[in-house]
Amino acid sequence: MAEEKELRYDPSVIEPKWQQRWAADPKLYAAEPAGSGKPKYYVLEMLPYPSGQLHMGHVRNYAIGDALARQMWMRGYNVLHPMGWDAFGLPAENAAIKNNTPPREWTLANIAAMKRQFNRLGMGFDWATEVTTCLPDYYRWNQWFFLRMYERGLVYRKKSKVNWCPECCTVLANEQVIDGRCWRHEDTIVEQRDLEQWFFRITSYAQELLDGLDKLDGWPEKVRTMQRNWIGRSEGTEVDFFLAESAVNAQNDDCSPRTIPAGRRIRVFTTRVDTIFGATSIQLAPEHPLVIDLAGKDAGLRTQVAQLLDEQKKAREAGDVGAIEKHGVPTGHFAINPFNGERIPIWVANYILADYGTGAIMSVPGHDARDFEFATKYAIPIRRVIAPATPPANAEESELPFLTEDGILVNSGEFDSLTCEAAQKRLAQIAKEKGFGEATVTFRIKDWGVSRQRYWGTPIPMIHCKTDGVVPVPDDQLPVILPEQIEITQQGGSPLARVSEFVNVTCPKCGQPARRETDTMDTFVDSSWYFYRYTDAKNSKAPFDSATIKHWFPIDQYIGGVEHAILHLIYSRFWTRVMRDLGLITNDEPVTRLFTQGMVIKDGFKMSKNRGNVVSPDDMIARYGADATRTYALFAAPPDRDLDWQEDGVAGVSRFLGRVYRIVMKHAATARSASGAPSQPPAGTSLRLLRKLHQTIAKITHDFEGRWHFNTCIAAIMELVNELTAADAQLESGEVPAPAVRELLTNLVLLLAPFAPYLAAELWEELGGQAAPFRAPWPKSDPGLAKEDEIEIPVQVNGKLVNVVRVPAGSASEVIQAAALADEKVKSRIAGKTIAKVIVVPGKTVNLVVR
RNA sequence: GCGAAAGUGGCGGAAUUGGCAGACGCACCAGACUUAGGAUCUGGCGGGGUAACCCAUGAGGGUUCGAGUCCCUCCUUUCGCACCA
Repeated sequence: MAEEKELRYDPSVIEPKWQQRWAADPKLYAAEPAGSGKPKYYVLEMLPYPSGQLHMGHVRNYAIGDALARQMWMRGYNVLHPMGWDAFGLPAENAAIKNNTPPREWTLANIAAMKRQFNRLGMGFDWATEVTTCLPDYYRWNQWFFLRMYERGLVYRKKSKVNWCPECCTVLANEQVIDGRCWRHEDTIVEQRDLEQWFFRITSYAQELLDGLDKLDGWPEKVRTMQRNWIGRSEGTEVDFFLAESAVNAQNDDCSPRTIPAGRRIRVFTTRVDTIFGATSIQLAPEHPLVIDLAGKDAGLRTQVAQLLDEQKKAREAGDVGAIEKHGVPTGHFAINPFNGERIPIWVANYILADYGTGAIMSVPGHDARDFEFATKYAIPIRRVIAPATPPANAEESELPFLTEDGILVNSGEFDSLTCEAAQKRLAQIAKEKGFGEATVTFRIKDWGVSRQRYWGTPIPMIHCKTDGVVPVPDDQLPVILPEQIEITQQGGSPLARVSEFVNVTCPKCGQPARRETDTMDTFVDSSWYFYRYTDAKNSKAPFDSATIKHWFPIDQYIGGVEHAILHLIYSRFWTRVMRDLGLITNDEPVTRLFTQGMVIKDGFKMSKNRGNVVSPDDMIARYGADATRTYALFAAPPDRDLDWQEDGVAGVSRFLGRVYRIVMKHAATARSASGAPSQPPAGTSLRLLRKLHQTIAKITHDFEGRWHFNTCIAAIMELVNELTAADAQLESGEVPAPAVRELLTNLVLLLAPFAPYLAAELWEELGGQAAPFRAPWPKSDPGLAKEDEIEIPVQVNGKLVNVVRVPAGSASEVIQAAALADEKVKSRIAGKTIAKVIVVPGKTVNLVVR
């Protein structure tokens, strides 16, 4: 009885013991240098924001990466598996305001707490390469890159309309605005403000970022589609319509008629220049610069335009631009179609966006659904200029409203009978020759606004001088250190602007007093290149060593949530290309394979504090241990699907680990006593168990490497353990010889090692194993042993299952057929009927077709 | 509206190329052991039927000797895009 008690699986004893031993061995999870001869494998999970608490989504993310890293070590790879902290950002500032704690202190304390959690979970990270983005030894390189990009014209400063989150009290990049709301505050509507801001010229790489997606076949199609949509390439033509001379509605301040000079132009962007003969109006965005001129002193028109703008803004804020009811007002002015000299009215409309294309369109109601809706509403003429290439049998179908498909030009003067494609080329060419337009490519993606009016971020290394304008901080003055003892409030712009020691500098050019830039960089700058720094985290001379990068990059496997599909993941791809063009690296893409894991759900909803359905990892570890918590996170669902957290399931996994513990502990002495190979080929129970073992190894190896179905891997280990448990008496009695026991138990432990490293380490030691189990070679399945000598073949009659017959493995069709026909149940089923056809699929099935 | 993914017991999920639907786990039921415990072990567990059998993978069609798997139509859920000219 006392002995039975000792066999109780107690993770609260085992896990801290190994955690201590591993902590004393800093080389345990370290990558080997480049020349080790092993193939390299860089596995990376997205680094966490140091909020102070890991949540279950983290546990899942890192359990996946850690299982992969351990298995790759076992398969003989030189694995780089680092971790760091995305440590700049607003929560630290908000906490500072709330608790009067300096952001740095708050952040570093959180990092320490989360590092403890990581270590308690037994995550195999190489902490020697840890990266903390809020420390000067990291962010100085953000500044260094900023300066290099400035030198190349990839950084510029511009006053423009920018997104402002009133909750964050700072500007946001377009990528950080989702359906008109802040990415961090989904209830907060983002405002537009006119501000002077720093931008990264990501649009210079728009085409390359788009083209690169085609080659990223290791990325989920979903993410690639999202990035394609975001980049939003559109091929078309820009055409100038000439303003017709007109005094209508235009008055000067003294109420005298105001004449807009003929010859001024309105440039429109269209993807369907072939329909230009069907243009019956020009539509301007309410914010189009020409609108003010056209309105002149016409107060009524100005009010109406203001209203249109307001409608557009409201629709944007509602995140529902598609549903806006189209409104417009005629300006009373006219434009001349450069191709046919036709005079068409100029309108202002609420559905035209100022920030796409040229902010002006030619409206072709005959061949565009939106234009048709608008023209119908305001009785603007609708004209057909494209006819179907093959006229429909039913004439009705060729009637308006409109044909948006390609066809043949009609009512288009000299261009009649051209195909749409040919007409587009021809018209663009003519426009170019005559100087009133050209073929262009438009992108939806905008330059990346990186200025943030907040404190806890990388200072932008620029100085404003009255004489010399904007002057970069010289390299030898880097890093520009973020001052620490400062007062933080959310009001009144950048907190740094109130720190006179920081602001007041001398101009590096003229030596006169100057003002330092007080905005900080977007935190997405930090995460755009952090994974390069891991390879050389202590380098104080450069951001990294280029030769080392060449060895480790691109990242073989990146794992994280899909929520970064267009934020972090597009910025990183941009940054990689910038570094390549700076001559620092040679790879075009940072990541070969991307995996986006599903969310962790509880009671049908994503875990969230608001909903009160959060499960704390610490709690789970305290109750069931880290191994059970991690293993459950991998067992409950395939990693790409959402995971429904059920605590009873964790208890079930914990019971399973207990069974593993007991069966191995009970027979460990027998296994240790084994010397050499078994004297005879296995038979009876030994054969059955060894066969199951080698089948299990084959299955797990396949599911792990090919499909990442960790749930079926773990289920297979459970099956093996169930068989071992059922054969407990035979193991005990010596019916299964010691070498077989050793083979069974050591391999079981090795198979378990990627999922439950603590238990594996404990049992490995008990079995007399050297080093750590996750540094031992991954088990190899012996196909001879795995092979069954008899298999079951289902027999169907007319497609219905009747019985199962046993035949020797590899039996020929005739043998299988004979066995099927000899079966009593089958016989009785086909009695009195004629066999019309027999289908035998060797190794699979027999189907008898009878009448 | 367009595009993608998904829909299997009471629950999470298996089913590798079209070949025994429900592996594995949870929950539940029965039993064993017992110094009573959130322990361990054994058996049962899709529905109907005493049984032989019959029915069953969102619904309906189809292809096939054979369909959860392939094709068509529809329904539901999730995600992405959506006046982008």
